[in-house]
Amino acid sequence: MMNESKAICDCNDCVIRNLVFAHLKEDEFKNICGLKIEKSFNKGETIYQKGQHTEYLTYLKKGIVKYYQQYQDNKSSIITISIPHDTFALMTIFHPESKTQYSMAALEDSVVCYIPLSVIRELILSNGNFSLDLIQKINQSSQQIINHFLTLNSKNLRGRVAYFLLYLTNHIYHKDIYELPVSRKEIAELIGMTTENVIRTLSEFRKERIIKINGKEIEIIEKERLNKICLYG
Amino acid sequence: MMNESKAICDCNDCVIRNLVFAHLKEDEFKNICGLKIEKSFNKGETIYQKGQHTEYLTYLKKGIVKYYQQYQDNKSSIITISIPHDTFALMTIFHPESKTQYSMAALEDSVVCYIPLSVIRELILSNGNFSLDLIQKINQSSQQIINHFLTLNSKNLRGRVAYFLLYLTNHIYHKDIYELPVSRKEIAELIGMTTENVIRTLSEFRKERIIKINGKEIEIIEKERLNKICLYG
DNA sequence: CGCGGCTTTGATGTTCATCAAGTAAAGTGG
DNA sequence: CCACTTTACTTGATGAACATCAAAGCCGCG
Repeated sequence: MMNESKAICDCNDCVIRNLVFAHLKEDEFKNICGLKIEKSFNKGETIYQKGQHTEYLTYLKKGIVKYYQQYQDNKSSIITISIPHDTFALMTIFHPESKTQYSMAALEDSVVCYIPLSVIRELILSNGNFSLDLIQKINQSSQQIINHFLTLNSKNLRGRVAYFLLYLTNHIYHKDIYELPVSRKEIAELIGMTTENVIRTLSEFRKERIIKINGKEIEIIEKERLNKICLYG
Repeated sequence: MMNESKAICDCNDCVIRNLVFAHLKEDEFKNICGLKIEKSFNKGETIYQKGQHTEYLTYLKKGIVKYYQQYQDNKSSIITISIPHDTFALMTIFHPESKTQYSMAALEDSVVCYIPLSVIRELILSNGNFSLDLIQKINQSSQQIINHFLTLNSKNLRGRVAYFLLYLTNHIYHKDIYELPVSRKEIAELIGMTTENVIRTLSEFRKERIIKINGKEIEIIEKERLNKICLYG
């Protein structure tokens, strides 16, 4: 199910290096490269489950994932959908008992980089610029998540679906036509409504010629109207 | 309106010292003490407004505050209600333009400690244990906030009000009888419902003899039933 | 082929927001 | 200190938004 590689270090354009670890010295970075493990996950695979013990910082290198909370009776809430160098607030680091607080799963084929927590801890202790940068990233992504919740809570169903579609367009895919990385049910779990109403609302948008739908494929035709629905909905 | 003191350093039992700054050396700590400014705010006063520029880390030393988002037309959402050494995720640090992301106001008479960001930055750069501790605190409090949102979103009105009352009992006051630090309107802004329905639900609880209400004073009589309403609501 | 999960649409009911109207409390100015 | 205004609180009535229930088609998979 899971491909594991500890191959030649191809991290020169790794987002970690370029973004978070920009302040690492060459030897510090080589050190990480030697210790890291990369794993590939297929679309749909679980990367880790909530409550799982871990001694690694889990970093998304490629792909799209969801972070989510699972409840009893098979229900879930999706906290956020992210691409690489996106979500630092939910990285599995520094929980007192080293337990993951949420679950993580691949929405598209993804590559995850595992770095031993001991290494990260050592870096924080020894490299102040790294710490500073990391703290900024964590803050920034916490605020993004909080803003998601605030935004969604203030909108009606049409507004929420519009927000979600625009999120994919503007933040994830950067184009107006894309394949949904999630099921209708997962959209519902992300924006806090029922599956039926997600479908109904998407159908409305289709009938109003704001979007085209072909299975998982979405094309946004009238972005301006969608913006207005998002804003005023 | 605002009392400012730069008086004798009484930080020996300061929460910052004991919790976040536990790893500071004596001279590092003295340095901070010399540079910090303390201000008192009366109940109801705004501590800062969203978008305001700041060069200080704002740290709640005493009292109870709300962090909130303001919208146009006088509407708000309260993100969280906190006591000292509680909310690190929303501390005004390290935003690229040094702007506060949310607003902060005193719900009871409070004391806030201002430490120049430059000092904190310097500490992060030079003191790894401090950085590590700070990152852990930030992570922990982001997760608390995210869990708030997830919890509230999964509950009906009765469940939310029960959750709020129990939050005050268990987290803020640690007793079953207390004065509400907020108006009914603010409760509504925190748990995402209308003021009228907050009042209605509180009245219901009163009629069902789960709580006693006397203006702002709340007494929880049947904690177990409240727990069940919170859990299953 | 048949089963289970995902999708879709319609009908129904419940929850909750909105509107309205009145009382109590708290601040404001003379 | 008292009239005055404003803000907070409260209750009831109504309607809209949304969840739930039901049924059927679709698709992938063993």
